[in-house]
Amino acid sequence: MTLIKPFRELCAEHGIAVTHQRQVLYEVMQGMDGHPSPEEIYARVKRKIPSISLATVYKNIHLFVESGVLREVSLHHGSQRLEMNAEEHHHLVCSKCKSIEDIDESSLGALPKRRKLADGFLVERYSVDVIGICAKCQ
Amino acid sequence: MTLIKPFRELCAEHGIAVTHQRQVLYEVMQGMDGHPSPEEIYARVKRKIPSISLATVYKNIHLFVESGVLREVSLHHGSQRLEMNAEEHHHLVCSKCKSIEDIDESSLGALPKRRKLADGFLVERYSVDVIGICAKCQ
DNA sequence: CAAATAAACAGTAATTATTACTGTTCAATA
DNA sequence: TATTGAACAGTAATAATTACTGTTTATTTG
Repeated sequence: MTLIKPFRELCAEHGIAVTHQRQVLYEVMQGMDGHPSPEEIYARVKRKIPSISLATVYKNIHLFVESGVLREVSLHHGSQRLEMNAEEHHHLVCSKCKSIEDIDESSLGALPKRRKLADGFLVERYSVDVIGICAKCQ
Repeated sequence: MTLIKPFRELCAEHGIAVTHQRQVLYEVMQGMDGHPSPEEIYARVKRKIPSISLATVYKNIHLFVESGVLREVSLHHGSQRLEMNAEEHHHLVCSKCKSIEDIDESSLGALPKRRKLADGFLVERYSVDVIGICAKCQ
């Protein structure tokens, strides 16, 4: 039996107001697994609240992410960025301003050895995002 | 003095044809640092080849990435994805089909200790993409 | 309790990023 | 030199997201 914290409580903790749309949105999302897109979430929520607007879904997903109620798969979504640093390296990513700074592989420390991680998945390389707050944003 | 491998040679290695546009595009990109977007690259290339089309820039960036001439910052660009797995985990990302599978933190192995990584960057967490080829794509 | 106020909402327009399409040019080869 | 396919420029179309506008809702205050 999973202990599900009441939504109202979750909102209080993260300092956001409770609305009907947000509650349903949150519950529907909890019922999905994997890594759904806003459109996919919208399609599901629409079954419960047919009048809901796509814009509301976007706005509230954004609000949930901002307030820390849930996470996005990657901070790098949006437009494509090309990597001009040919050295093996990783990234410091600011969760506020989304800025990206390179850190070279060695300065990160030893990464786990590449081994069998999943059935048949052929590992090429690791890409590590160190997520946090950059100097400017603090 | 950096040894720059001639572009023709690079193309031969990666099995793509040499054209004037590609050569200039590549050289301009080498002269940029950080993590430029296609639009930013386009703006620069336009100074050398004013008649170049944005579509050509996109197509050739895509070709470079596909053929391994250069890399993109993240395989997760595009539409936003939400994380429904509340456990601490990381991702197996297929470089062909871009599919994402979760692996929990423990199965990855010990990550380096969080320590001072850069001036004033406050580390919150690590997000690791294990990049490779999934079973289906092999 | 009623009026005022602000936040949230639905619906839609606009913007941004990217891809698709079409006719033309180019480059290698027969 | 004629042929042929890939690459190109220019533009239309699509996808993802955000902005905008008028309405509804919830809360606070007189």
